[in-house]
Amino acid sequence: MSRTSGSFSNKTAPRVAQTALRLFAKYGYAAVSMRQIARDVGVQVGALYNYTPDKQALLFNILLQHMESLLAAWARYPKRTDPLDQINDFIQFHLEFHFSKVDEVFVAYMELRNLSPKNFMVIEKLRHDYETVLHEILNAGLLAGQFRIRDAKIVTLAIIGMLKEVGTWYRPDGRLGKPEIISLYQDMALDFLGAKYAIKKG
Amino acid sequence: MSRTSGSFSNKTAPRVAQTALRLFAKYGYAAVSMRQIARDVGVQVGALYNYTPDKQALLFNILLQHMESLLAAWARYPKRTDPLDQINDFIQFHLEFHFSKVDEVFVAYMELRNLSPKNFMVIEKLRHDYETVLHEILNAGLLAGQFRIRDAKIVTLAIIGMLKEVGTWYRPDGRLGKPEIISLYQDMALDFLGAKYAIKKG
DNA sequence: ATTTTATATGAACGAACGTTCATACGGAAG
DNA sequence: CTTCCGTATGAACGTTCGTTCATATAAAAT
Repeated sequence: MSRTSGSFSNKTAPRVAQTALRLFAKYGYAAVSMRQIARDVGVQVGALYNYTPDKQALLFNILLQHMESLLAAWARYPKRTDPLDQINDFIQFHLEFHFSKVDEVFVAYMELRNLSPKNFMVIEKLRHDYETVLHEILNAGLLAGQFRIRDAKIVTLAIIGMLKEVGTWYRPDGRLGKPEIISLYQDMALDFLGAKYAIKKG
Repeated sequence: MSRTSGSFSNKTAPRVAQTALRLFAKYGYAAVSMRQIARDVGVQVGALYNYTPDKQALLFNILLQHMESLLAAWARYPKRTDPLDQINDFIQFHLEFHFSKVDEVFVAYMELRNLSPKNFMVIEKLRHDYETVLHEILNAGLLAGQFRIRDAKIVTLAIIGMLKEVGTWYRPDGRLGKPEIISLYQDMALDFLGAKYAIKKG
């Protein structure tokens, strides 16, 4: 009959978002109920609606904040001029960011289809903006004659794909540490672009 | 003793499986109801239970048959001896198979977590077996000194990753046709492995 | 023609769903 | 101390969920 002492909205609000994120990542948006979120937060289900208009907004805000913080972090990232350096930087940035946002990345990838059409368009644009970052680096390197690639668009997607895969197997206690993985993927990307050999010959 | 020819189940059974596959691919397992499947098949919901013990079995059978047919198709595929040829063959095989099984591939990837623990273990083993196919080709090429790679396991996952990404953007009416895509990915994989240069120098 | 049986119906089950709301509490402001 | 308001409760809304089952139907077997 009484509210638990010490539970304030400025504490509950982030807990709702974090719990939704964790549960969506683990079980999927459609498989998680508002009651399940409430239980994990430690409130009754009705209280959730002080913090979100509905379940859909919980998902949308997770994806929106994730994509915006990803793009903002890249915008802050120091840029070098050489496309080759930029590739290395992009891979390092991408992997480091994604190592620290495992749940967000997973949800952002898996739950696109559970967004309302309107919300989907917003997120899809941001996703495409991020893809464009890599695409433009490749185009610059292609123009400078540094990369040997047949189709910059396909290579963009291929690199995004191999980077995305990391999220499916990386474990903090796995065989390889973060720096080693970053180094391996930088190497692979350069092989990938024929860049190493272009340098050696140049 | 029992009727075999012309029975309705021979027609309805595959329709149930196909409809479940299509709807799971489009909306996700958790978001599709048995009533929705029944409506699309054209029967009442109770009739579905003549063809599946429950909803979970519909999902499991989709994934099981997909993985088994994938592995069986590879087992039938002609094998060449040179690891370089084998890489090219594997990429061609993988892409051609996956071009023709878009829904199955998508469901197999997205709905793993909606499998019961027991069912998950079965599918996960088959998925790992398939991954091993590529891993062993890489190991063979590494042993033969044909590939320049630092970590065969990571390269395996990276190649799987970039191939998987194709499923997210390929469209039959897209800019690139199937043969071009296959050729591009074969090229990328060889760049990837340093194989082209190894050959040129050898 | 009659029996058998595979297949379908349509209603029903309890449970869970997202969401709403009147109400009660408790800390902050006066 | 009293008032106010943000925050929580707990019950309730109508809907949908997966699944079951007695019953009906029609094709196959005899």
